[in-house]
Amino acid sequence: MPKVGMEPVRRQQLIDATIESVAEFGLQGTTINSISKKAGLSSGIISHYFGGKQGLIEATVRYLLSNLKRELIKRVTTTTTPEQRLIFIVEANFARLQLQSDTTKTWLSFWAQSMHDAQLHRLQNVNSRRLFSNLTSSFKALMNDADAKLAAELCAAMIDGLWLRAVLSKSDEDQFEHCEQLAKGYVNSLIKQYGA
Amino acid sequence: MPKVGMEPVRRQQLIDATIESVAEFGLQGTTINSISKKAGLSSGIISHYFGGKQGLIEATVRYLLSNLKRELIKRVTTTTTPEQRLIFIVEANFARLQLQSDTTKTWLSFWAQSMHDAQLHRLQNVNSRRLFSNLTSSFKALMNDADAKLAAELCAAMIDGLWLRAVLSKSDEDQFEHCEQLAKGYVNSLIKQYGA
DNA sequence: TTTTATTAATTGAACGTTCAATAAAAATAA
DNA sequence: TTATTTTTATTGAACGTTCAATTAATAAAA
Repeated sequence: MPKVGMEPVRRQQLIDATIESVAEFGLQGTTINSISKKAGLSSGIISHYFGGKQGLIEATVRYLLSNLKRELIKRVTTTTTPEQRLIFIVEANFARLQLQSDTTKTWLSFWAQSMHDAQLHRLQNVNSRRLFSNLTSSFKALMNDADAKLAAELCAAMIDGLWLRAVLSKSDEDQFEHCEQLAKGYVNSLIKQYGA
Repeated sequence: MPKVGMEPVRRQQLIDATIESVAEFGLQGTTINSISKKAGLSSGIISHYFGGKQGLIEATVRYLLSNLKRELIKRVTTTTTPEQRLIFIVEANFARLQLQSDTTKTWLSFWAQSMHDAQLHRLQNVNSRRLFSNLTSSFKALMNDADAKLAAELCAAMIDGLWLRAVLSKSDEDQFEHCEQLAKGYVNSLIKQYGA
């Protein structure tokens, strides 16, 4: 069975299986058995590659966060206008769904757990502050600094709020699309309201 | 030790202890031992009064939801104007904090778990729809029906989003107050934007 | 004494971790 | 090439722990 160079493959398999398991069973219901079964591997392999269950959980969060970051970078170029950039930020945040329908539930589980896990809280804060600072720098190109900070705070809350309500009500993809449009509409209304 | 008529007292003790335990340890880390220890009672008493751990968890969610409902009713009278009523809705939702600082973290835990627990999901949906319908009926007094529904959807998302971000960043009470003001300001801007 | 209220002890299932064993692949030697 | 050794990858059973639930015992009140 063993082939060399399996490490990156196995790591990704286990991370994918973790996302699936947390989406299906929740973080409470996720065990090393539920993960390894979904990955088609043995339970021992988790400790081998990630030191233990907690290590795998953290690696999975890191993977989701880096994916979100990549989604945004993928869209933005040097010629992107501030207005476009704001729309891309909205799209990248709602794309948390598109990649895998599973990931939405998984995000929520990790958010809740971050209240009781220092390491997860640190990771979650990095992400939250990045959203805020991305929004702020874009709004600053369109209005004064104080208004830009306010707009960014409101916009970040609107994005997270729309997304949260869509997840909690177990919305289908159409309803998610609808929420994404509402978020984009709100960005435009903020620009009109405060824009120079 | 045994006195008669202890049932309502014990039930409330155990519910309070559950809120404390979930706030401190999370839903994952909350056990019948952590609850009964906080309540100063034995673990067996939980099965006696609530049938088991799950029954106590559900009773606790019901208690939090009915509290939220009561907060709103407490504020609203027959002479309340639609504008005032909207402000009261915001206040009632942010008062999820004020009663006990613990409850915020507890809410988040229950929200996450509702993705994987049909009974909790039903309870959570009742609450979510009540917020939406309260907002809608108030906005309808100030604008046409279609705009009112849109305003209610945006407003509900803004309230939840501001609240969520405040909880996740482990904000102090001042920051919560700041978010409550932002939510009220947003209500007013919606009235101005769509108002007849 | 009977009923109510509560505890303390116990059970068995489920969990994460560890680790000795194994199998295949790669490297080396003949 | 063929045989031997070493390394890498993986398994799954065993272990100790933790948990929710149950049970029997106990204490107070009626």
